[in-house]
Amino acid sequence: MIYVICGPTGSGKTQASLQLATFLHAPIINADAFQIYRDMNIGTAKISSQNPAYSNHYLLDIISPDQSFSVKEYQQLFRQTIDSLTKKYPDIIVVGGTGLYIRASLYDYMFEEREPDDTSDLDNLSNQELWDLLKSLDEKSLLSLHPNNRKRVIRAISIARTHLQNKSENIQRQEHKIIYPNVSIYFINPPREKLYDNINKRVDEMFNLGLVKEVNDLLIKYHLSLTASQAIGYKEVIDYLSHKMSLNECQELIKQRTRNYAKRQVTFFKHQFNSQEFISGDELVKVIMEDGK
RNA sequence: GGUCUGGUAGCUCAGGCAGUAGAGCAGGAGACUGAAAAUCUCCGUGUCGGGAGUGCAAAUCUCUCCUAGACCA
Repeated sequence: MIYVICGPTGSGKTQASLQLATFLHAPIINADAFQIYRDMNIGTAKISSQNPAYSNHYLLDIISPDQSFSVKEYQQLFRQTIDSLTKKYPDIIVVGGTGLYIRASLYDYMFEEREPDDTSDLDNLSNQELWDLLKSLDEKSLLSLHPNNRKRVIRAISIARTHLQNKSENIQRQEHKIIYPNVSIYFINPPREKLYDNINKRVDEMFNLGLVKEVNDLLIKYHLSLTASQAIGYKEVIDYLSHKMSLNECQELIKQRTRNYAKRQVTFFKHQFNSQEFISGDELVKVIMEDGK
């Protein structure tokens, strides 16, 4: 049985996963795009390596912050990990807040081997020009895109010109089903006010634990990759360290962006998965334990 | 005490040659198949500080009061 625990940041996923892991004697697979990175601990609210449960975790601290990372790689690692763990454990727990990673891993998303494609020739085109270009290469993909979403439009163009199948063909080829048997998805969705309150407190806590020092050390040790440098809590502290804002402004900005992010997560989980919804991690744990008896 | 400048959406402010208002942010709703802690879409009625006056008509002009700030005494 695969137990997937998802929810916005600050909803109590980690705590719930630890309790469940003890109860089920199950390993935990991380499904968080930034806990993947080594040396990014405080800002990603990662479980401490001092915690005895740490060794029970997979896909945690596996990438260096100077490396880029993407769904395709995550999907690959996830499937390998599941394959090897199912040989030893009847139950596996998956926890994380990165909806796309979870979806791409659970469902039959297919990513071809990537051909090197330099898209810099597209940078100077207007949204309309990009839209027209994509229309000539993969008209169907237009249906699921918006002309202003340049990043996605460029991606679709790139797929069409370097892959055997364009994006819409690739998606059409899929069955849109979960490829593993016995998957249960649990969604922790606390009341908005409670969630935002947790987030605010958690950000303050991160600073008390030494977030500024962590970021400083990180900058000395690595040249952050494009993906790693997008982490909320890190990019803002970097701006603070280069005197672009005050400490207080930095803290407030992190809270703000984390709240905005949490809201987007809720939207994703609410609509992209068939899940059982819970108001808190405790509720979730209680229900699973009762079912397990 | 005097002079001046403000008081407009939760916040910061536009507008204001009179015809009952609009942006950004916040907030809400949503999309999502190789950057996803990313990227993108949609949603703005609020005693225009209170009162009075002049107008067919005032947030917009006049007077007065309240209030914030700056400057002068």
